[in-house]
Amino acid sequence: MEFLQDLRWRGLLHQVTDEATAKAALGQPGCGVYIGFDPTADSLHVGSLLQITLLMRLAKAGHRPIALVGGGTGMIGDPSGKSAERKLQTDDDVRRNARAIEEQILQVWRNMAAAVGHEADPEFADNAKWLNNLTLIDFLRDIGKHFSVNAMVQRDSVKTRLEAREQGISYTEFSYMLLQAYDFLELYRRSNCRAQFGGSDQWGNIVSGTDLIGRLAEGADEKPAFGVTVPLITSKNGEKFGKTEQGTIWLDPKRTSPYQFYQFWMNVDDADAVNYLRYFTFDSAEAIAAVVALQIAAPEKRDAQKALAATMTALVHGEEALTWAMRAIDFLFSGNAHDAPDVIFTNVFLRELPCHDARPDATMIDLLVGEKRPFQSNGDAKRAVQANSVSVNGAKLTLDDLRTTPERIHGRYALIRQGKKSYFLADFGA
RNA sequence: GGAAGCUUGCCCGAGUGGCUAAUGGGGGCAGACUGUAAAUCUGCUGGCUUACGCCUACGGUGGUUCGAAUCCACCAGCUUCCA
Repeated sequence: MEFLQDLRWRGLLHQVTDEATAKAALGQPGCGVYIGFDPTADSLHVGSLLQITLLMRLAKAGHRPIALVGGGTGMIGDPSGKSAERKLQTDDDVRRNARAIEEQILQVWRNMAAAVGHEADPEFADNAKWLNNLTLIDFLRDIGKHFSVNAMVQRDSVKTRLEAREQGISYTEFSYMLLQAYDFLELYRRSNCRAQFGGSDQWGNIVSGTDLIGRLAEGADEKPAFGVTVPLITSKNGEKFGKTEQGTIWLDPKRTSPYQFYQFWMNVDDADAVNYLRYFTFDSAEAIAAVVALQIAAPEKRDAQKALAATMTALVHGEEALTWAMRAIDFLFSGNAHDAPDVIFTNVFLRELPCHDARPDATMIDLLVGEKRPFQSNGDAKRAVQANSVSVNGAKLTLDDLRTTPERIHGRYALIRQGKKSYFLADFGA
């Protein structure tokens, strides 16, 4: 199927700067397209997954995906979609995050590539390379001259901040869109990159880029640059995608294990599951229609969620990780998980569940409160125990139990269950 | 530079000397019902305490008072108006 048509069918096409240009450029293979990633943390979360899959869609269609890591722009901070001025990160942090994110994108890419049968890696670029050595005077003369402040203040990212009652915008963040426009220009020149894709909040930045290229780049008359945005993904209830009760769902398996990752997708509601299949997977229209049919016939089987969870876990963490996650699920959701054999604890639970090292004399309350445990404070834990929602090793806990020392399964573990579907492991050591 | 107003718990927002850990809503968590859904209903939602109770909290610092989120002074931030 033609590329833009496929995006449209999936519900991923929000805006295109110039459809005719986009269609022509994407109509033949080899079109260079970039997407930017902010180094605001040392790991991406599911929110960025759409961007990575988008690059993969391009790659599969025979185009040249370029992942740009914002080692330079990260020093400034993108005001798009932000309601308040942000704190500047140190250059060390930005550098470290940029490297970590590059590596992570490559990692996820390779798992994804294996799953969809694609060979080549994407190209990488870091705008620190050309931004960090710019001098102010040159930049103002060469680039700044092409931007009208009158137009800039009309951009949503700036406008909302100017209108906001409590928040203004600093000159620093105000300048951001120039930098991103300049990135696009650099990539157009250096890497023969025709297009920038991004979330809908990037529209203003992208348009700034295509305009700048139109003015400055040689050859832009015959091969104009263009941009495409994808919609902001929200859940059925209008919540921002990727934010859960448990916290952020990271792509780094050390932060969010494949089991937890699988659970995240498993828990989305029916309507969202189908949408997410279109947004995030590479499944065909026919395959997805088949899943929808199953869902309508027997929603309680959660076939859509299962398909989504399995596909996403395989795409991001690989087939083998999915297998391990499934083994954990088989035990945890089929009754008596605490009766599982030693190998399951050691090989599955230990790596898939949030797990903390317990001291030999740890009491029940110690197992419940703290890092990688269900509760933040003793009061929280007690409230939950009184609500009868906590069990350890398969037995419901009462307030009287809190001071006691738990039994150890296989001489080493205690399995904590909070509510219906949250499991934690305490490891007393071998 | 001058004047007025605002600043409350995760968020919004009541409260204008004691009955206020602070009304209400949102969000979150749990329980019931279910399908590891949605909707609905119920309970909980600062910390320590199995309870009594104690501690910390209403932008910051001091002050008035037996007692302050509530009154006063100064400082900071924000909003609006004037120059």
